[in-house]
Amino acid sequence: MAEVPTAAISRLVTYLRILEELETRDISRTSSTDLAERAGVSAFQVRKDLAYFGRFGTRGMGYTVPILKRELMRVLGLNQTWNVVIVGVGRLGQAIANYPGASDYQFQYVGLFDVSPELVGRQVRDLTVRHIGELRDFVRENKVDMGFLAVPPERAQDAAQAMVTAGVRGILNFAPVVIGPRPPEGRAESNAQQEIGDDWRGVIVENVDFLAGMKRLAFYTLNPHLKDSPVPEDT
Amino acid sequence: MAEVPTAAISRLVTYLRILEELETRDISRTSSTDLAERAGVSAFQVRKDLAYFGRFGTRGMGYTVPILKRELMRVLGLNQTWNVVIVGVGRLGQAIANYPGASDYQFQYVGLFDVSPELVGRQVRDLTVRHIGELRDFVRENKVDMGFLAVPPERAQDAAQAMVTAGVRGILNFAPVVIGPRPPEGRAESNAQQEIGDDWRGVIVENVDFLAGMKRLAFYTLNPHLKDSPVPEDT
DNA sequence: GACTGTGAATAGTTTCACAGCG
DNA sequence: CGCTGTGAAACTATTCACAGTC
Repeated sequence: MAEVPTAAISRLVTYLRILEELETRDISRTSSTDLAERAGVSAFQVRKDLAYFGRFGTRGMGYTVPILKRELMRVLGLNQTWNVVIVGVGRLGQAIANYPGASDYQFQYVGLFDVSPELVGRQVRDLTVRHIGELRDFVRENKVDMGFLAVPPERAQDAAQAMVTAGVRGILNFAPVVIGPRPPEGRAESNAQQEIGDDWRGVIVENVDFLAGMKRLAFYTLNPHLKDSPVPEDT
Repeated sequence: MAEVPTAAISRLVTYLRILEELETRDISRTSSTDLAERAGVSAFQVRKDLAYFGRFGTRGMGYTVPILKRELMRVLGLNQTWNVVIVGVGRLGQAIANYPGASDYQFQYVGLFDVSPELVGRQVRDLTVRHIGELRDFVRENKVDMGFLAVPPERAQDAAQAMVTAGVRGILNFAPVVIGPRPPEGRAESNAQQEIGDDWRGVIVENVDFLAGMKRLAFYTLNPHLKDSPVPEDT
């Protein structure tokens, strides 16, 4: 079902970032070998990853930085505007809202939401924090494409459900829990709708879980032989 | 080289979190089917993942929550203390330092480092921010196990190199760049040591890259058919 | 001659079916 | 009888070797 490996998409994002860096340094040409070295992968991998989406290089010559950059931005959907809401405006949500780099790609924060009376009404960046009850109407009126979820874990599922019900199609989940369509859960037999979860159809969830990363790091620090180290075997 | 799939480790972390939740709800027994549903994976997968590390269940009965939880904590290395430094104490670094949940697993923040004169000397949580120049001695004197890297991208490689040189064995990298041993880079031919990168041998890097997550989300929102949706096909 | 693009081989991961055991 | 644990099958991803072309 995945004709393009999901790992390939992560690598494309890395290649794009490298191309941007090369561009700021006025380096206009590169090669699969050069990109591979900078990205910490093999040159085969770079060529294969690019080949899933087209032919961007010139045989014998390599790649032209601005052209490959433009093509990768197109492939990744980064040459269009994305309207984003952040749900959860605590310390983490504020750090996200203020993190530089998002606006480089036309990711525009159009709304911030929280439940806390201490936060609602406050100004964060150029936006006023709204109550999460306003989310539904806001999403519809403002053509919101994505939501970033930065609430405490115990509220994540409900907040995610609210986003999906409101019509958000993509969620970047920062909470250390699995969010998704929930089966009935209560002992009460689900004689009600079997279409629970139907509004999740087509919704994309990407997780950015710092606590999980910390635990994986603990494991691999104890078991380094189970992980490809960043020290490459060959080139 | 990886007899245990890396994805399996991520899933073990998820199972552990689910077991903790079950424990707080006083649910003392579970099964591969139950865990699978809560984690959003198949029951086969749960059993296979656990089987990499031992036999934790009882045939015909399922798993005892506290026992499986204890075993997973042991496997993941979460029943020992980890001394952690945070390098980079801007908004993101402070959000990390204050994020609840790390101390549940004996992750202890023992030092905070930055270069900014505005931050050095300031109090964050119960720690005083130190200058990064003190990192080397600090790591040696305080048996630091891991470093969390939350500096701006252009400083990440140097800061990571400083951590590794100081003796840090595991890095959780929040910066949106690839860090690792660097080949010479300058035009000047590398007649010098070929053992560049040798101090990276055995160092584990885990990345938590929010900007990359955002871009992957953009891609999959445009190409939902390339991603397994969170809506399960069957159970 | 150099470097890309790609079908074929290899390696790795997930799924499956069922044997094993309480 | 129910649910775990596991070898074998199916599938997916990566590596490789080389044909194609500038």
